[in-house]
Amino acid sequence: MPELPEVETVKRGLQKLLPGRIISGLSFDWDKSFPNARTDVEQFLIGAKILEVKRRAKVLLIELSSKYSLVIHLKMTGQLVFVGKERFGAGHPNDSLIGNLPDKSTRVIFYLSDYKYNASKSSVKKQRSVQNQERWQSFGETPEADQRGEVLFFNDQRKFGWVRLIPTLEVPNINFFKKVGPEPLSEDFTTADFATRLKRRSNTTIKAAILDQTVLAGIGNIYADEALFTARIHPVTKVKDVSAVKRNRLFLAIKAVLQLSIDKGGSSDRNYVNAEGGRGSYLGFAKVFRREGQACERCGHTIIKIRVAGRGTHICPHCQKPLKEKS
DNA sequence: CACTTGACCTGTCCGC
DNA sequence: TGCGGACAGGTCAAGT
Repeated sequence: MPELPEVETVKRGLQKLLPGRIISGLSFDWDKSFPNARTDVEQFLIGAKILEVKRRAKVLLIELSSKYSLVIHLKMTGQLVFVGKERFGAGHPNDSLIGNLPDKSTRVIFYLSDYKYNASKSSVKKQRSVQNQERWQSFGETPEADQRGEVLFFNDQRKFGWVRLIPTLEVPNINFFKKVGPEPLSEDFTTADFATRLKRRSNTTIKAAILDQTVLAGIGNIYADEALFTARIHPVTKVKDVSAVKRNRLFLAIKAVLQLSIDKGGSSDRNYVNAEGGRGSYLGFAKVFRREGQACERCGHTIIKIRVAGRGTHICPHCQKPLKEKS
């Protein structure tokens, strides 16, 4: 489930791969994955050059020379995977994933640069599965289409994610960006900011508050649990009952946990892969997430899974004690 | 306004 | 082996 570190990892990968390339074609098989694809694509997407890839909160922005941007939200199961010509050579490390794209989760295909004009003659031909050939055909392409050039796949098993084509100047005006909170890793984001923004949610639980994208951007279920464990705060604690000391501890924990995960290439829990189809290794460093039944590294007590704010929530019941009710 | 719940989806897993 | 239901979780709309 892509949260800030995963989206940041995809952004860094795409920023290395995409700028300078031209979008030469588009196909998609699920309208809701690209709701306005039929209106502006011919004029502002096809033929446009990719200038820069950016991230804000959990949203990817691909700026184009047409002064439009592709705005992309991966939600829970979205993937953006670049596949270059080299996949037809032998032994790409991520071949088991990228060698079979498009697969049944592929929703949108962006064809890049010299697609259709530079068919590789001498490349090693791989045996494609019947399913893969059928998928190409469902996108209106021949089974040999994947030998023609570079492609960017938008895959999304659960169809919650989306791609939109929006004038670059209007991107800050979409509802989500008008409401979304600060970037937690920005130096501008201070403990005072954190305290002020949390006040609006003083009556809810601390977990619900840090999952609220209008409080701060980019935290999802994995890093909420990890940060609360690091700060030794029980997730059901009311925001107003979190002391200043604990709040400041949480502020630092959020930054530390997100930064560590970026350094590890994000968390590959179920679906997440980076821009080249590779997985992240953060979960090997996670202290509580998906570790129920295992011993807490800090105190040895058994990590448990509970339900908070409608989400599966992982805690160490010894390190994270709920406040006692005052009567 | 604050807060909760349901909807959007598909794949996996668990109990019968 | 099949089958129903719970669950996974980011965001928005609609509800209290």
